[in-house]
Parts: sequence; structure tokens; C-alpha cells
Amino acid sequence: MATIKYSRQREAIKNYLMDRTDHPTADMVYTAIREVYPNISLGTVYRNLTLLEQQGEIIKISCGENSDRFDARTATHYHFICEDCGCVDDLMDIDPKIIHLMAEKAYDGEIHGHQLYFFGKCKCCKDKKEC
Amino acid sequence: MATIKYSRQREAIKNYLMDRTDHPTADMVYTAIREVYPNISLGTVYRNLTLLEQQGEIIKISCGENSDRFDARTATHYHFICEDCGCVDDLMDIDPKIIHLMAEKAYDGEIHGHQLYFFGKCKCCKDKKEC
DNA sequence: AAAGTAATAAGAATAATTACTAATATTAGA
DNA sequence: TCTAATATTAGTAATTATTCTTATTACTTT
Repeated sequence: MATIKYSRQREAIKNYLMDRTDHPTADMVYTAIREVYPNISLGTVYRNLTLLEQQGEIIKISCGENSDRFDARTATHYHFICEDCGCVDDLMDIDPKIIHLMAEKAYDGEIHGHQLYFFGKCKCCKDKKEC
Repeated sequence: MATIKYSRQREAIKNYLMDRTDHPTADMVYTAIREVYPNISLGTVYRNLTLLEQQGEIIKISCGENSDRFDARTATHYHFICEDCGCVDDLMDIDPKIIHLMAEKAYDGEIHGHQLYFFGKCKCCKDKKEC
């Protein structure tokens, strides 16, 4: 019945994500974990990211373009994707309840959740600084 | 300087999308257009979808899961994706300005646009009907 | 009709992700 | 603690969606 067993690789992936705020891709996770477990495989990274997501320990950010990104901040919040440098910032100060309620009012199915991505130019790129 | 020339294939793709409200994938467009132009290639479909998007004639919906979808309704509006049957509905009754303003208030970069996807169970699936 | 340029078909190439399999690690129970 | 059962892993192959390349075809203008 697929009881989940501990694995040091998964633990390392989770810890790595908790230490970061830059929403790494699967490949960035892979590169980082390889410093500790040099022969971890990319498949293992993907499988564990999926597993952690299913357990609600992390969330997946599918911003459309490019690869998925992962985030250990699991409370519903929004993301800003810079069209210039590709960085992904958190937007914690918008209340998800407002948007959820608007959807319930406008749609007659069951709303379980939502994802909202903003696009534009981040502060660094706007000021022509390095990010 | 690549001035855009008319092409019957592109015209057919555009017309097909204008006739539909189900947000077809590139592959669905390909299958449909092949009825009329049996030897259109998938590459042509992708190229023309990209072209039409750049010209603002259609929009691309990258809902994260699965393939991109395309929509000839170009005014900013939101989408609902059914977790059961995978259908994509339009939500026209939420004012995008509200969300744009919330983001401008909460973020110090330049906001150019946003995409918002709702997930859940569509009315048909909720009522256990065929979609 | 010819020249010049854009559009096409067909298939190869790429990038991200998932699936498969034999070997290894973890855990539950004797 | 030892052992058996089973999940996990590394490594590789396969998929999927999409883009790129090249030779050919179609339009447009003269």
C-alpha cells in the first residue's frame, strides 16, 4: 500500500528548498544536491519533488514558459516573474480569499484553488541594476 | 524585414479558433485543419499560433499541466480548469483591473500583466453529467 | 513569365519530464 | 539484532511538447 519510507535524498531536497527563496527549478535542485550526493539522478529529484508536492510539503510553480519551479512556502501566495531576467519573486500581501470569493461568485462549479502569476519587470531590472 | 504575408493556413487556424470556445491545444488545431489542408504540418500550426499570438489575434493559455491551449477571445479574462474532465471554461465576470491594482500596490516592480487560473470541478462533473 | 521573398512540409533536434529495471536502503517484525 | 519485505535509488531509455532546419512551393511585383 505504498507506505512512504524515509530517504536521505528526499530529506536533502526538502531542506535545500526550505533554505531558498528563489524558487529553484528541478535542475537547480539536482545540481545543488549533487554536491552532497554526487550520484543522485535527475529522476530521483523529479520523483521526490512530486512526492513532496503531493504531501503538501512544497508547491509547484508552473509559470507557463520554461521549467517548473518549486517553493517550500506552502501558504497560498502569488508570484511575480520578471520578463527580463526571469527571476521569481513572492507577493505575500494579497489576500487569496478575495480572489477565491470572486471566482465562486462568477462560476457555478466547485472552486478548489487557484494560481495567479504576474509578469513584468522586477525592481532590479527597472533600475538597470544586477539582480 | 519579414513583412507578414497572407496565408490560407493561418487564416484557417484563426477562423477555427474563432468558432470554438473550448480552448483547443496545438494538436487539436492540427487535427482539425488537416481536414481542409491534409498536408499542413504540425510545425506550421505551431509557427502560426505563435505568430497570431504575437499579433494579438489570439492568446495562449499555459495552465501548467499538459499542453498549451489557444483562445481567440483576446480581452483579458480568466480560466477555470476542471480537475476531473480537463475542460477549460471562461470566466468573464471578474474585473482584471482590481487584481492589477492589488499587485501594483503589493510589488515595487513594473506589472505588465497577469494570468489567473482556477482549478476545481466543473458544473457537469459536479452534477455527474457528461461534459 | 521571372525574380524575389515569404510560407510551407517533413523531419530532425531539443528540452523537460516520466517510465523502466536491477541494485540498494529502510523498516517492520521475529 | 537479524531477516524478509518493500520502498527507493541510479542509470538509462522513452515520451511529450515544442522549436529548428532545409528544401520546396506559393505569392507578389514587375
